[in-house]
Amino acid sequence: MLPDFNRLKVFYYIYDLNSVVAAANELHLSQPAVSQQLQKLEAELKVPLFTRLHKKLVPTAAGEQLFKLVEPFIAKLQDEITHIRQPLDRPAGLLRIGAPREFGKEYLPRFCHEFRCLYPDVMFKLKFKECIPLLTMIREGGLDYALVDVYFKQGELPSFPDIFSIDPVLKEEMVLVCSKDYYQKHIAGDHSYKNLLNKDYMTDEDDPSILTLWFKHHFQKTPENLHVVMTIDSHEALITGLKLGMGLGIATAHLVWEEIQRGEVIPIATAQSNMVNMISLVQLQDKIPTLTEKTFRDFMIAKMKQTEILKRFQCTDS
Amino acid sequence: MLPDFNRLKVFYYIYDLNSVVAAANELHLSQPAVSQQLQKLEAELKVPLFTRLHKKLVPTAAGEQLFKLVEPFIAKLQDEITHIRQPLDRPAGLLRIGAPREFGKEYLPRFCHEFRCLYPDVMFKLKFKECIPLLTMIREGGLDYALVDVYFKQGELPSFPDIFSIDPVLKEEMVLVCSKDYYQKHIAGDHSYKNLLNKDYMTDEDDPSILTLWFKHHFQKTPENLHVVMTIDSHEALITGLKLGMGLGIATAHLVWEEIQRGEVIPIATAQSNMVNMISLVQLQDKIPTLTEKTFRDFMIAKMKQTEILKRFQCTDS
DNA sequence: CTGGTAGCATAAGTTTAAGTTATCCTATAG
DNA sequence: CTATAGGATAACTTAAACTTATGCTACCAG
Repeated sequence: MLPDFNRLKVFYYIYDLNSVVAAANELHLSQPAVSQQLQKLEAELKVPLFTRLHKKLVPTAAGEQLFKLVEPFIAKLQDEITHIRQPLDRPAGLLRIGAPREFGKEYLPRFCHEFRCLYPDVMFKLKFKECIPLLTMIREGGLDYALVDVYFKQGELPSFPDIFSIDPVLKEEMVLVCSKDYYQKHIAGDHSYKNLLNKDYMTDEDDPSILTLWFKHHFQKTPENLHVVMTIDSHEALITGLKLGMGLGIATAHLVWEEIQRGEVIPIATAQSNMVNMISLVQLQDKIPTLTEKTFRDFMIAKMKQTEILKRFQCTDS
Repeated sequence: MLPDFNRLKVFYYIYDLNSVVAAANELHLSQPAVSQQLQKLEAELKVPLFTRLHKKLVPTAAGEQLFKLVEPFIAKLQDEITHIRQPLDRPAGLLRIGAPREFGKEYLPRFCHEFRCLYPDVMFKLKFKECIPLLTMIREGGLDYALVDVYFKQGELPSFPDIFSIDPVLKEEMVLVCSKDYYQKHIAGDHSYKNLLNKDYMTDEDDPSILTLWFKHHFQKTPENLHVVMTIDSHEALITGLKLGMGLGIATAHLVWEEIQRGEVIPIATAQSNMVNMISLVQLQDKIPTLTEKTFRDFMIAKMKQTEILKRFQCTDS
């Protein structure tokens, strides 16, 4: 059905340079090789592509059409192949990284930018999604790796076979908080399970189970009917609601750190230490990382250790 | 620089079908052949295109990019290659034909349409230009053949080597005419060289020499300073000027045939028979005509013989 | 737990076809 | 006129594409 592709390449050079000899030089081949390839292509297509005019080659209608078809592809290929081809000495090419929105939008662009200052040939494609969609994308080849909030350990993933490698990168502390006003009015120091049960709650739409998990973590009990007054699909908006005093909600500690320090937002502490959410770097188990992937992975982990806000939550065993 | 193109084709099928085995079937190759081609491509690009995941192949970033690059080309190629490929049993494909504007716009579209009724797979590309540009286009491969007003015989072409084959297709009679009014006022039956010398003339800008040629043909003398009152680059407009009585001008006989019959336009006859302009089919000497070209060429010549208006000017020796 | 199978990789051998050198042909330049 | 340039053709060599056979591993059915 389709013709021999290498012959199309040869044809392209012949047409472009209007000469078999020139094409042969360009392709580092001998002149007869090129001549024969052209003839074979013509035999394949059953149509002459050039009229042999003593010395010169003059394209026929078919030749003109074929060139118009092949030329843009070769031009594009020549332009973009260098971005695909991996040099061995330095990171380059496209990195496709997934992350939870709240984490990703805050830190990833910064890491990417700094990395690009060192290695300008690297391009990024960031995807901000939730855990399951990210894992699906990795499995289907849509991402090179992802930072994922994992509540499960390796081997525990629900519907996935054991195809991922999961490396904990940093801990996020998840705290139940509310505004100072709300605290004084409704909590007033009483952090008991019973007192907390009938308060107003806000929850993240993407991950409503975290509220239940918090109770399980701190009281070993799962509340039945929490009074959820607002469901949002943005962690930031949830924090805004918290600060305004709408009620209680789970927040990532480092995102409300400043407010807690200033006393504007009050965390509900219990005898238990804070609930911890592992952010892990997930990738395909068998994937042989390219130089670029490896370099950025190390860079990112190093940067996290440096970053002031993350330092407090950093993973010890990584 | 550029990778092996056939490997790109193999890669395309692997990615598209997400399977080496399926690609092998599609390409009518054995599974190891496909597997090896893929590995060689990856070695060439120095980047893995798929992550080997036990059973499945999962594309990497590079694989995804490469596919996005290759896929539209293959799709387009698959779509359009059939229009380029010449079937052996019937005319098909593109025909690029040149002609003088006046002749071409009148008859060529009709011929093309009728031809397409017989062979719907044929497409046309018509170019209406003057003699020299048409010959240049043929030489450079922009046209398959052209109908050309030739005043010269084979081998006499000014700046062109002997690369064209020129077949006379039909004769056009070129007549010097003016309106009835102008004739009665200024000519009044006196067709002598001397009388004609100081009249008003109109001439076609594209081919001003034809006036001189007319005099040479009829009187064996070349006039020095004819009084040219209007120069136009449209034969039709020239005829309009003639009819309005602006003066004398050379017209293609069949285009003013009706007017001559009705006596509205008067031809200046001399002892000499009318000057004849050969319309010839010109193509590259060495061009091996495709079935399509041959068929349309014969069709066109046959149609010309049938067409009423052309019948009178038809070439005897063709 | 144990074949059986599906999907891909690897190894080794065969064959195709791509490439090479050498020669020829013809138009054009000098 | 000879020299040269551009391409075609022929015959030979070699590289690489393709094949068969086999191995590996995950997954499924019994």
